Amino acid sequence: MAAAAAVSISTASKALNDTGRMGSETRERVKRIAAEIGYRPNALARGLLSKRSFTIGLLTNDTYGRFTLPVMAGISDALVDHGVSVFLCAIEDDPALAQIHVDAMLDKQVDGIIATGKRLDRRLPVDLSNLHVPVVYAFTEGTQNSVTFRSDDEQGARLAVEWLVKIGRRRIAHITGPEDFFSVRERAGAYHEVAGHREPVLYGVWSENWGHEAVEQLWKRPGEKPDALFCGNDQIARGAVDGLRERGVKVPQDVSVIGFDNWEIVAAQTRPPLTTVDMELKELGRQAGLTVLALAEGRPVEPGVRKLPCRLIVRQSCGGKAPTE
Amino acid sequence: MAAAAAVSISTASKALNDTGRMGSETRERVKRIAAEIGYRPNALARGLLSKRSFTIGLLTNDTYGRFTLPVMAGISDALVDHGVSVFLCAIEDDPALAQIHVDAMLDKQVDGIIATGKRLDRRLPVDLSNLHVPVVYAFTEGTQNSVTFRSDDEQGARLAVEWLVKIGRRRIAHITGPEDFFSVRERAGAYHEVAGHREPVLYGVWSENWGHEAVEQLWKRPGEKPDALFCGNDQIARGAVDGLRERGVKVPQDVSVIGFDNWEIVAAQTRPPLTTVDMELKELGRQAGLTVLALAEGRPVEPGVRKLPCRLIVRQSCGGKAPTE
DNA sequence: GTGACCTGAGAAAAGCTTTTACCAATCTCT
DNA sequence: AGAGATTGGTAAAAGCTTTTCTCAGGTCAC
Repeated sequence: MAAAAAVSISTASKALNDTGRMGSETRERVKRIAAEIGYRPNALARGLLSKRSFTIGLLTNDTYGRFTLPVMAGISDALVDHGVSVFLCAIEDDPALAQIHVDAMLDKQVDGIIATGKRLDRRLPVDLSNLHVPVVYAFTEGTQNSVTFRSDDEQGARLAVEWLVKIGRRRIAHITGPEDFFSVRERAGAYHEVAGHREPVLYGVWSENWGHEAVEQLWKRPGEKPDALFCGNDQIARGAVDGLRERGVKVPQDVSVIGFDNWEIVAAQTRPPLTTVDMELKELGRQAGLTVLALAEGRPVEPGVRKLPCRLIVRQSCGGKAPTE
Repeated sequence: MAAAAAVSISTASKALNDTGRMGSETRERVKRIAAEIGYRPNALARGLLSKRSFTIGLLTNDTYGRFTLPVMAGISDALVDHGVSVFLCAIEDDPALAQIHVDAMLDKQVDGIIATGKRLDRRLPVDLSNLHVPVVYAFTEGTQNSVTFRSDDEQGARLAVEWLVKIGRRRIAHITGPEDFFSVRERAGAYHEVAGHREPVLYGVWSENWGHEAVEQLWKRPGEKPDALFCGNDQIARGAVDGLRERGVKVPQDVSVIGFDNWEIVAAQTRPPLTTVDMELKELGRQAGLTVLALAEGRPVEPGVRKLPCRLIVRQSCGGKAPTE
């Protein structure tokens, strides 16, 4: 301990924390010696007293990490400056496992918990509503009076469809995921609002195969073909692009294709690279992190659902040119 | 505190920990009351005394999580039963950020650190060799006298090429990533050993585009074409499959394609789904977790590099049938 | 010169558990 | 019945910081 190395005992604490009264010469000396011997205070002892562990828990049921990783990156990015570390707990939709992790985190006196998931309209399989630590929900459904962050899928979908309209497309079809997803309904709603009801909405699953198959369905129908496809996610878009290529339809010359999610590994590797909608999950994580920190510090936070705007990522699958800013 | 609720003070501790001497009736009563009021001991206080925080840190520079997530899942899986939680620290190849995270973890008295990355032949940008907590390396290069877990890429590549040979392929080409990757050289070595030197090795980058382009190069050459492609990862394999399809070459009838990594999102969604080599990263994580725990508990662990065997995942891109087991 | 004030630093308590030491009361055995 | 052993439980210390209290010595003013 620094006390032994220097001269006193609790004076060291005051010296290092720039608190209390003491001679500036003593203060400097203690600091210097502490630096020399590489002294670092024990966060456990500090936490025991201050009731702050500078630790939060991130609970997720998103095994693949598609949504969790960007959120995690945002949280970490926002909180590392505040000395906060993050426990990552992956709970495969297993209530018992979830409870174990929550208990472990509470035992370790986390300052707060962020719950995140893979869909906006599902709860995590564990009740976090009556904990004595603050809970913030990010990209998963929260409880009454909680703070919840989510992407504004309606605005994102509008962004996509308006872009297609702007570059001159008129027969815009929508190929998307299962209708029981809230985001699917919300995106489809925005699609109808902007594009009208001239083309059908094809509900299916979140896979490339479905995108491929949906193109087949569309092109087998008699009559005019769509000149644009707004896809519910990037995987569907990729399948659609493949399907179009196999039919000899050129993307983006004949048909514009737009995705959703900006999952780089899919969107950027598709040929042509996909124009798509980014849900700004990192920013979402950042805000969730700052919010849970605020709550932990007792600062007031208005409860409610906060919708964060999406952003259009223009690549080459639509033609058109990047928006002039 | 349970002491208040029941009768005594430190007797509670002994009751709950099944330690010390006391009347079984008292013990049961304390336990019952503790359960009733939902008492849970403060892990910070416990850790302060026992010098064990039941917390470890996972340090990674693999932003995308392609390798980290399975490893993390394995670690968590192995350690959750022991009450150990995991700090996840993503350090984007930024030495300063890495140091901040390491310091934060040490302050929080982690019982150990697992370092993981995205390549076997690179170090993390931070020195972990003289910490006073045990460090285990997983899927990243370790230091002298450390414990390092890695996949056996040579064995994995052999598995792949032997499979191609077994199903009757003879002209097997190898399309892979940059030659400066250790795993690339190791896989290529095994390829040469099993397949001979009849077909070239094409070094490139880890992208679909490269797989696509490599097929073009191969098929533009005069003479007989390969009847099988062993690809350095699944993305290259996917690009190759696309390239073959565009040339009218049937997979797997005309050419077998085999990937590496078993990145489900790529391998399972390719048409046809890719036969590929799984590096068993979850198992790798599990072993790394158990090892760091053993070291933290002072149990002796032999230093050195442990190579974990890969497993062949048979899907449809090679033809042949699943191995009879 | 003496009382009020200030300054620099140490002592002690608190935060929560676990462990060791200890004490009083009850048993056991001859 | 009394010495020694056992039993059931409490008191106290330790682990590391931070914070509040206290105190000795010096300074200043009158």
